[in-house]
Amino acid sequence: MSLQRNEQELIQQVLKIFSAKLETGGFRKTPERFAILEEIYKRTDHFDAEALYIHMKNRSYRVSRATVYNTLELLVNCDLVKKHQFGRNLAQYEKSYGYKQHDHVICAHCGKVVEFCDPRVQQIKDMVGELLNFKISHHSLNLYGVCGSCQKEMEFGIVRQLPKVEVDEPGWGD
Amino acid sequence: MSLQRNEQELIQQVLKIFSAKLETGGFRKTPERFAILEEIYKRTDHFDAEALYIHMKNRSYRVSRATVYNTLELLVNCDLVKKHQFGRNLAQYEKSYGYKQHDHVICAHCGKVVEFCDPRVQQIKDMVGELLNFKISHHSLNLYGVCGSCQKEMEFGIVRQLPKVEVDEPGWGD
DNA sequence: CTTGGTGCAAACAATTTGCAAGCGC
DNA sequence: GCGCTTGCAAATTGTTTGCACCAAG
Repeated sequence: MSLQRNEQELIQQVLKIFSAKLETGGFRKTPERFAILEEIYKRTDHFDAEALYIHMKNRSYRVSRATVYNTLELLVNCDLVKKHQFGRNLAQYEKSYGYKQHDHVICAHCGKVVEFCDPRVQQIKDMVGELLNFKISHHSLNLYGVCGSCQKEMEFGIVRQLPKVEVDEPGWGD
Repeated sequence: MSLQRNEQELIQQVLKIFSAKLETGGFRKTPERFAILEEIYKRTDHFDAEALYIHMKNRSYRVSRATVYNTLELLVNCDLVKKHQFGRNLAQYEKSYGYKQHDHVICAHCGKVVEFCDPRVQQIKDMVGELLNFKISHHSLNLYGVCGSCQKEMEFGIVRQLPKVEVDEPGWGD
């Protein structure tokens, strides 16, 4: 597998893969779908459907929520995007192409998400699949706890009602 | 740790624990809270909030959804009930007292949930917590795949639109 | 030109909240 | 009796659906 030289190159590659998948699946290649995929791969890390919708709006794309959800589902099926449920009923997504498989640690205090990777997870999947006669296709492992800085905050008795919200900055880098 | 002799004994024990937790937490001991806890411990395995609400109604309890949700949250905080998100936006609950920690394999075809236990999960938690300086409090590990019988069904081309639904049987064991 | 895809708004489903009444402390 | 808890219904939130129009193949 060759490493990407830069972001643009990765995006081009992903667009091509998506295009091929749409073709073989008998789906149409609409500009909205490619635009959404491109914006996802320009972003970093985790976001939810609404944040992506707002992001597209900020970038002056004319898309609807329905299309965002529809496209996200297509991308998940193509393995170009991963979908997560970190507790609360809010699906979180992240680009996944070219990334090695990883799992997540979530801070229950500030909502921060950190990734980690442990080969034992694969071992568990293999063993349990064999043992229970399941054909395992994917998994989700989330560790919940309190991150270092929040541990300090809590020593001072600071209580946060809700996780810090990440807002989409309108108009960066245009 | 002593094993429970029977279900009734376990229920009494759990009610006592809940009572104590309510007291130390400064919460009131309402009959609704105890009734909900008792019904949860009479049930087996996984259920969602609505199913529990219907169950209470079937048993002629006069409870509201709000109270069910409220009590479930208390019980989760007391570690008497565990809350899960198996993909779809529907929280699933299960009693947890007296059970050893376990994780889940979910059949994507019929919705069946099977439990398993692997000591490596604890090792991963410990290691990742130390490495990333998180104080890990709990985790969720779900493996998704297709169970043995569904693998057979699929060979015959049977496609199930929705997982088999489990309905609450009204009036068993009264 | 056919029909799948779109934007929009309304519908839905799970959960939360506001409020008046009730009961535990 | 004070005020947390309740039942009920209405509100919220995240996601899906219905429909008329548009544009990809």
